[in-house]
Amino acid sequence: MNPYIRRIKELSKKMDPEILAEVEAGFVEKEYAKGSLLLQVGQICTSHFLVQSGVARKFYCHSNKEITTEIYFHDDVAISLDSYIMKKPSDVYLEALSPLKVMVIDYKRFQKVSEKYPEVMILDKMFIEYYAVWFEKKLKEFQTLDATTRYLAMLEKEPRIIQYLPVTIIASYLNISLETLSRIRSKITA
Amino acid sequence: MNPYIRRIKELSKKMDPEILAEVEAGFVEKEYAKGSLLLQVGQICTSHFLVQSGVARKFYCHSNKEITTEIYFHDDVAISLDSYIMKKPSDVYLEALSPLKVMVIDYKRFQKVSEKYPEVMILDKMFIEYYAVWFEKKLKEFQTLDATTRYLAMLEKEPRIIQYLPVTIIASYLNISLETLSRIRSKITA
DNA sequence: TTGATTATTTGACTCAGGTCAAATTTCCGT
DNA sequence: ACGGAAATTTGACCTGAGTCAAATAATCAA
Repeated sequence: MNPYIRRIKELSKKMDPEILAEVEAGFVEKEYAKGSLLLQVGQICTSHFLVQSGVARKFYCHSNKEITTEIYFHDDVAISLDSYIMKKPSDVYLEALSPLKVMVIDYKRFQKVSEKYPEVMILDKMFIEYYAVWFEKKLKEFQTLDATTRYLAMLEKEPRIIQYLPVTIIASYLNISLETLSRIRSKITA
Repeated sequence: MNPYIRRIKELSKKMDPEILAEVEAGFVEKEYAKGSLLLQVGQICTSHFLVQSGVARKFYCHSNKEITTEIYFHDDVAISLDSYIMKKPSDVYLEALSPLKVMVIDYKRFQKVSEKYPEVMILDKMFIEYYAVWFEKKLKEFQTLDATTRYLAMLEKEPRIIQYLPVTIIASYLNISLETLSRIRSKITA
């Protein structure tokens, strides 16, 4: 996702500085310890979390297993979209996987600014558009690629993931078992 | 998707009738014969197609196989999101599965109105938000449910699909083979 | 450094769902 | 109503990936 966020960031630089200042006045910096939760299941997600430094993930539990659906690095935005949009309790966790620094962007406050300035709303809309496109692509990956190919695609497109994260989480992100991931790796290296 | 579209429709009724008229002035009704394409692979998608009557689908080809990703009935919106948003050639087809009547909503024209009236842009944004949420849910389904459960979920939530469509398309929508679908059906009926 | 705990790999086995081929049913056009 | 094409079902077989269990390897606290 983060090339998209960067694009939005760039566009925001072209905005009237006063408006930009008003937007950014609503950003609050916050830190989380490794392992702590930015969002609990059951909580309603009322903010975007823009990652400044560190790593985080989104995951949910299904038959005693954790499934990681997104991994966030610098300039990624962590959010439980379903909860945020539908204003209903989240069915996913957002967790810091390292000491984490984020900008918290509060929904209500941002909403107000966004309704005042169309150019802000356009960027907000752009964020969701990119998110939707990203999901469509992920879905396609699961529909068409087998485990090995998904792993290779990840190596190629998101190499930071293998550099920083334990196998448990990588496997759950690829939606395969630990053992299968291990076998894929040894096959590749050989 | 269509409960979401209905919600947007309802909200649009509360809008200033003059604005609404301006929006709707950009809608063009169009008809397609069964089997014809609303959008070709390679073409850039510049409109939303709001289905009035009939059935359509989105699909793409992968190793000589067609994979159907969305099926549209009355009040659904057919669109190649990736192409539309990123302004790049589509990698999916949109096809009429029956005689089809749609409202064509042209991107450029709508965009202009939308930038003029924030209340219009909000509805536009809402459309994408719902779309993203829907994709997130679909992805979760593929990650957690086996073929039989996916079929049962479809029966439950999208019963029109089995009523109107040939098995080939249903199977490709569930991302399983024809034969597997056939086996699932006979197991269920028994 | 060492022992204990946790993470990763390897092995043996199972199973959901795929493939290919053949049989059967359904659907039309004439 | 009949014959042929297309759709659907059934059978035999195979394979990717899961599970459970055991073996190694890595990590870390004292």
